[in-house]
Amino acid sequence: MAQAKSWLNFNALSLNVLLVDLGLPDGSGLDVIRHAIKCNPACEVLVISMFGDEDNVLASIEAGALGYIHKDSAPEDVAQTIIDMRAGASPISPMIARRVLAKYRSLEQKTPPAQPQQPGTTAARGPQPLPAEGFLSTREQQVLALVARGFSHAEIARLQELSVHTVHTHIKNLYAKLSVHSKTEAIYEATRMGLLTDRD
Amino acid sequence: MAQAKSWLNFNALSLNVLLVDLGLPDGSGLDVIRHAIKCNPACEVLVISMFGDEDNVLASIEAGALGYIHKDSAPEDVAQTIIDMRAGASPISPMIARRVLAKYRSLEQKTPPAQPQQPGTTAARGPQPLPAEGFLSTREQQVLALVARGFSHAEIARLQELSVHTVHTHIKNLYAKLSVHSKTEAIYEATRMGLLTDRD
DNA sequence: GGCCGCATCCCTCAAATGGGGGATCTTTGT
DNA sequence: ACAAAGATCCCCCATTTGAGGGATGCGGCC
Repeated sequence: MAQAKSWLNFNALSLNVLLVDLGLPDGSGLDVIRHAIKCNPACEVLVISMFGDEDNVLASIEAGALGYIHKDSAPEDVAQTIIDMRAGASPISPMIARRVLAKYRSLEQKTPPAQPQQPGTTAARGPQPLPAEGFLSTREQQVLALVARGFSHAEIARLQELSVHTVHTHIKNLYAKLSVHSKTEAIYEATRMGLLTDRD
Repeated sequence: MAQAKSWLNFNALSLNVLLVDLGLPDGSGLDVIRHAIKCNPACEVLVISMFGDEDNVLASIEAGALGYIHKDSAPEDVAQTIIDMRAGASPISPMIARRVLAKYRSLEQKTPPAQPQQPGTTAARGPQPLPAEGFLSTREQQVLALVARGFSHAEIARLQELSVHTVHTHIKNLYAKLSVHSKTEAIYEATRMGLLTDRD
């Protein structure tokens, strides 16, 4: 993967998963990662590292990798790790995790303290009768939050330990309160009305 | 957040390790964590969580916890985890790790990047016509914006003067690029990836 | 003691959506 | 000129939603 030519025409293949071996110490592996992510931000990058190579692993993660696995892992372990990653995980060792965490926190501090919206007066909203608190019941708020995260009825039911029917009912009630007729509309309205706070 | 009384006089004990059970859903566990860290920033906090409680775990980590372990782990596992933590690890599951990573990256973007390394092969890629924006075609971006506003396939078709089939196709392609399987997931992912700008 | 909102569960039916395909036509870059 | 990528349209079929119902138990409130 040395020569930087047609080199890697990621544009053409729309990568979903990329396995990168950090073998070369010249940092070209990092470039591969950055390039892949630039072409497809949804691409999930897994790094293969050697032992004691924590700095490079960290650099890879900063470059966009989701996780890594040790170079002499069994092939089936590699396979399983990729599967896990596609399922939403980040295969990172606790040691690395701590370093990422440390970095994350230093960034967090430098970031302007995210104005957590003063309750009460949300600026000029004219004659709009601010829905206050009891507008949505707690259950409804929970369900709404999950809807906004893209979960299906069934998934929400599982997460909240409810019946799908109950979830359905809550969502229907939600629609009535928001005056909408679909999940996507509900997300839009709820966002507009400030009912969805974080959305990390 | 409620009664901040003598409540927990951490100052007196100079904690090294804190085990917090996130049992109460009122967020008081988070306060304990924050308080402990304020009293002793070197204090290492391990959270005990219930299943499917990822949001709270994430919140704990943001509050300063280093890691967590599941509520019904064997006592010896808890012990070992604490030992690992003291040795410099962060006991975090891959799923949580990924979310931390996601957050970390969103912060990273908002922070005026100090443009770290660059030398090597990266620069030597002259006529690259694909400036990462080619990730989504213009049509796809338009459709995505409308999807996020809650319009149905048919409505989008009307607004863009397209056939419903075409809209369907664009949305399918969108899903592929975002690696999702529904409108709501797409909205969530797109928001997370910063592909949805305004959202007024 | 009633009334009402909340939460919970259930059913049916029709429409919307998602996932496979395939098929032109243009534009663009090599 | 040719290949690749985008935009456009189409079909079929399974699953998910949305929109109607209906029902029970609980906890406030008047």
